[in-house]
Amino acid sequence: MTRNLREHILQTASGLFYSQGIKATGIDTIVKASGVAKMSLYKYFPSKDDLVVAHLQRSKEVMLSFINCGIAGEDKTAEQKLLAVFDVFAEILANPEFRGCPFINASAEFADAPAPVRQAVANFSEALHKLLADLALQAGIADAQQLARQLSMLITGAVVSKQIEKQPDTMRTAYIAAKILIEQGAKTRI
Amino acid sequence: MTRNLREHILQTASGLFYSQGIKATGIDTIVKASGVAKMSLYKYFPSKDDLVVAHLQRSKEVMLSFINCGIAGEDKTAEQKLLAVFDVFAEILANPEFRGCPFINASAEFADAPAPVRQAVANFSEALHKLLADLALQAGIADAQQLARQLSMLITGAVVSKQIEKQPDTMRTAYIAAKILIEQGAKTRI
DNA sequence: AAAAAGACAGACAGACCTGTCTATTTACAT
DNA sequence: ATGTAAATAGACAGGTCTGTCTGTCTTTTT
Repeated sequence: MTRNLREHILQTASGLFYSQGIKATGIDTIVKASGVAKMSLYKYFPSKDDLVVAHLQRSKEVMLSFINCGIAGEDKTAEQKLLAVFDVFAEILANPEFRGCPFINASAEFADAPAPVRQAVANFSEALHKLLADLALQAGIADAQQLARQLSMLITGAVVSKQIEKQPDTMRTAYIAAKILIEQGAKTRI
Repeated sequence: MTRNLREHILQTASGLFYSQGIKATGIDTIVKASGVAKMSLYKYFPSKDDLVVAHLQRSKEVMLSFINCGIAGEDKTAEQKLLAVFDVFAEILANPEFRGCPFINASAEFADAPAPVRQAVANFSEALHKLLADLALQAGIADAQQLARQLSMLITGAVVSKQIEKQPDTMRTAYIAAKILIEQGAKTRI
């Protein structure tokens, strides 16, 4: 039961943090929503910051496994997988519960963030970059790092744009741009 | 004196909101930093939300005039002006006091934002898009709207990436990608 | 110079938030 | 069955925040 309880608290908190914002979600709200005693929460997460870090860690894992799942397939070329990443994000953005990127939001909420929070935020960014860079490398693109940075900027920009405006085809625009950048990069193969 | 006082309060608040975050900046902090009486602040800005909206409005004007200033020049072609926008942002990102985009940050801080705040955030985004779309149109690019959306995503992505990671040449990467997208767009002239 | 308006200084109410503490109940293991 | 560990319920302290209120001082106007 102990593992379940921790997981249950984290799951509840994660949902609230994402949908309402971290600072806007009080401990009491999490306690009430999860139907757990406050002391239990503080047993597994000694402070709210610990809970926030765990939430970001969890979000990172969820996101990465979601992406990896979406680009899987032996029949896909590396270039197709790069584009498939954009399809995954298109799906995420289409979800009516989409409320922006949890990492970007956290980064903005914690201007003078405690180090662990900032670190957790940077982690996902790096992981996504590495994933893209590996694919670009597999595609034989000469400056794989550069292309990966460009694509990750496009994704970031699309996610934020979608959050601010309401435009429905945001990710489609990013997809088209990505295709152009990938093709251009592919001209300078190793 | 009355206009000056209002302006002085707004200027102080704007600086604090940007550097420390909006929710993290209390009214008392603004009062102390501006050396003004609390009652004076509440006279000109009946609530903190009013002050936040004024701050975003002000930031929008500052940013737009900064951009317009950076791309001015009779000798520049429309395409050069598009790229000059990226140079302006490179300058902004190079500033050691850079702390992300005030609008994106506000959007993330106010998950369930009051309508006026969300509106003020969307305003800048639209203004930037319009500026880019007009330049793309002047450059004779067929799908000017599409290119403008792509470029504004790149800018947004670069700004956020810079905020999260510490990479020094973020805007350079965006610039190169922009060049490719503009050239590609220019192939399908009207 | 006197009167009126504007600005300052800071106390205060009411709400909310984090984190702690105690007392009670539930679940389990021996 | 009984003792131990875990979970619950909720009061509480200490702090912070917004927004209000009251007096005092300064400036301007007449």
